Amino acid sequence: MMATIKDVAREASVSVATVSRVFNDAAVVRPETARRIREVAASLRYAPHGGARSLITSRTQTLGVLLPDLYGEFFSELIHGIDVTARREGYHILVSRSWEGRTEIEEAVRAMRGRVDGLLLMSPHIDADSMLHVPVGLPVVMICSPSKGAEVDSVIIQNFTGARDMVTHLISLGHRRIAIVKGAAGNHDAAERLRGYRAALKDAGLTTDKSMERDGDFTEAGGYAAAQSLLALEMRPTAIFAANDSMAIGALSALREADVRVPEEVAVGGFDDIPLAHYMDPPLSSVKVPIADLGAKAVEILLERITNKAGHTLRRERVSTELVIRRSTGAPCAERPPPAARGAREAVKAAP
Amino acid sequence: MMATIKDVAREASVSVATVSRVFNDAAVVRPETARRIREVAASLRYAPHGGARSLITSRTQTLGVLLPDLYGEFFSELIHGIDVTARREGYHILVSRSWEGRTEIEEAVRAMRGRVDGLLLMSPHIDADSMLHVPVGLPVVMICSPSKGAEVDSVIIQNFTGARDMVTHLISLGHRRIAIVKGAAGNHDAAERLRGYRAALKDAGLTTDKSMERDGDFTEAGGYAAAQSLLALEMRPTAIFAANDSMAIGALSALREADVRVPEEVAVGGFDDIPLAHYMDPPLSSVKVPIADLGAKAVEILLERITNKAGHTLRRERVSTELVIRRSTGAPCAERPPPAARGAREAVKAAP
DNA sequence: CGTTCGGATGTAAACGATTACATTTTTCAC
DNA sequence: GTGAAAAATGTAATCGTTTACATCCGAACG
Repeated sequence: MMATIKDVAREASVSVATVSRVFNDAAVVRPETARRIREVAASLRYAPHGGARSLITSRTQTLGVLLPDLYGEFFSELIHGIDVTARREGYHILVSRSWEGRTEIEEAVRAMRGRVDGLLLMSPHIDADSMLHVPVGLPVVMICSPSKGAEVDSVIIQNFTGARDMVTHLISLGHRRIAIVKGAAGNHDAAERLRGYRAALKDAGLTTDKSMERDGDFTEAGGYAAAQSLLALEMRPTAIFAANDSMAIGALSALREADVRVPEEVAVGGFDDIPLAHYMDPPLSSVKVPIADLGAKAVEILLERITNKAGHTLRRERVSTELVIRRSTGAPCAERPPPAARGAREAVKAAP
Repeated sequence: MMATIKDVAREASVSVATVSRVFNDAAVVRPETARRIREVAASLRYAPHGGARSLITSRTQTLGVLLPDLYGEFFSELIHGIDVTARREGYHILVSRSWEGRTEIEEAVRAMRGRVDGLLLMSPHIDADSMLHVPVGLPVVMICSPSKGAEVDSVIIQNFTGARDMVTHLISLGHRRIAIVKGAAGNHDAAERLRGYRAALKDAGLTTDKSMERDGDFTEAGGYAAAQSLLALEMRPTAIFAANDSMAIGALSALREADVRVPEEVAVGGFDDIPLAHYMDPPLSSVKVPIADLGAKAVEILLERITNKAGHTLRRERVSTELVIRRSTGAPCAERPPPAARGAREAVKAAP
């Protein structure tokens, strides 16, 4: 039905080899001949068959991307970073989501055999780390996944440092009872952020208090519920650090509903710095994560592995975070200082 | 390097045909033999080569997805719907973004030749509709794209109805000067929502006023700027309908900064009903769009085309929207009525 | 004019699977 | 035990490319 290289060859009265040469500008073809072939190809709507090509060259020009079932800005940004970088290098991306257990991932990898040249794998669940030892027979780069001791390239977010910076910032503002709304249980990023939180407290000589550590799940609803339960405590925290912005937004909502003023009574900090953080009321302080860069860097490493297949050293890169201070942590807003002549209530509401 | 079907056949002392049969359970193979083959395959880490398989069967079990360069919840949800549905039917998805012009899309389609069985194409830019007439030689389903008169299957959002419902709701609340913050110029969804806005005004016997129609671009910043400029008018609107939630959120931020109370002084409505709408202050009324369903439906239609290649009739489905009323349009919040005993100021802030 | 050289093109063997058809083995009724 | 039918397995063509190697042809040289 669709034209093949043979059709083009026949129509242009040349051999398939010549046609192939024109499309891969591998060897010299007489300009006149090349022109004729291109014309015929265009009129026949010929496009080389990817499958056949990859069969013989054993290169697919495609990168497999295996992601957990995550939603929202993060996913979107990540794919964007991956796609742009991959395409710049002439690669496509084959995306698959919702892989949970080890067997499911193995199945996915299996199904990608012969369709991709390498794999980008994000598997933040800590239990899944056994999966690291699944030899896939393909270059792999792990994204934001536990990679303790495994022999895999990886890129991760500086969760620990980012969280520690945020909490240290809160401490420097005088807060002493600082709560955390944790990320999803078993999630690697969540665990690291918790570690950063604890480290900051410890560095400041404060004791960690389990009642200040609430479970969360990275959703607005989770943050909302956690904040409510924190407000019910006798000794309320004076600051809440949510392990991501969605939960921070849920928390803000709970505080507002309980008529607790932010940041006067309780300061709130998030993580990720999604675009919306800036537009919250009050604007949300957060830890900026360059998500697209994360994807881009993962692709770069993977392509390096694919091309220089000769063993290079293990790469384990981390993209660094940046503390973005806005009004929700009570500091004067760095981005847009509130007009001087305003009463207290207005100052609180000024945004963004 | 990687085991092929031949390796398995040799190792299991059978022919490649038998191995193939085991993996496709096409014909009966003696259980004993099958077991041995599976064992050998497992020990050799054999997985069939997708490229080779698709070459002979001329089916790739893959769907191509071509998207414009869009960010955020929408994209994420859409891919999710597509991926889940596709995988349930045993298909993979090959995703590509950032295609702008007609030539770029053609190039992308070309590159997908032999890698996909069909195409999901989203190209909301109105100019791009010429592109509809590019014969790609593959089944195609358009998503949220202008498809006037073209012979393509498509799925779209009921933008017109959704927008009209929202504006009608505002009118029913007594608003007479209702502004709109438009979506990106040249965008099909944006144009339809504008049409719905105008239709609602007309139906109510109100005149449309160009000064009430502001340009936007679907971003928070755009909504923020548009709201500011609307506030600068002598005859301020009493309600603002933003063509998506991001812009509505930007607008809320601008209103808050200008100390304009929502919904008392100005009501605000959005479109999309992203999860965050619920957590805004005040909670944002919006038009719920089942984005994942949109993707799912597109996949269903495409698969139908792929399998029943025998011509079926043109399908042009639309997913319906639903008005979600929250506090930003001033009606008593359906979801969580504010506690009775509260002063005016608190009532405004109650959330979500 | 016969070599030789090099550029342009053709020939045919892969690549790794599927599958129609051929062949072998098993089963079973008589 | 024999033969036929049924079941299991093997053989080889095929899909659409790429590419090493062979071939062809004209130009340049002695």
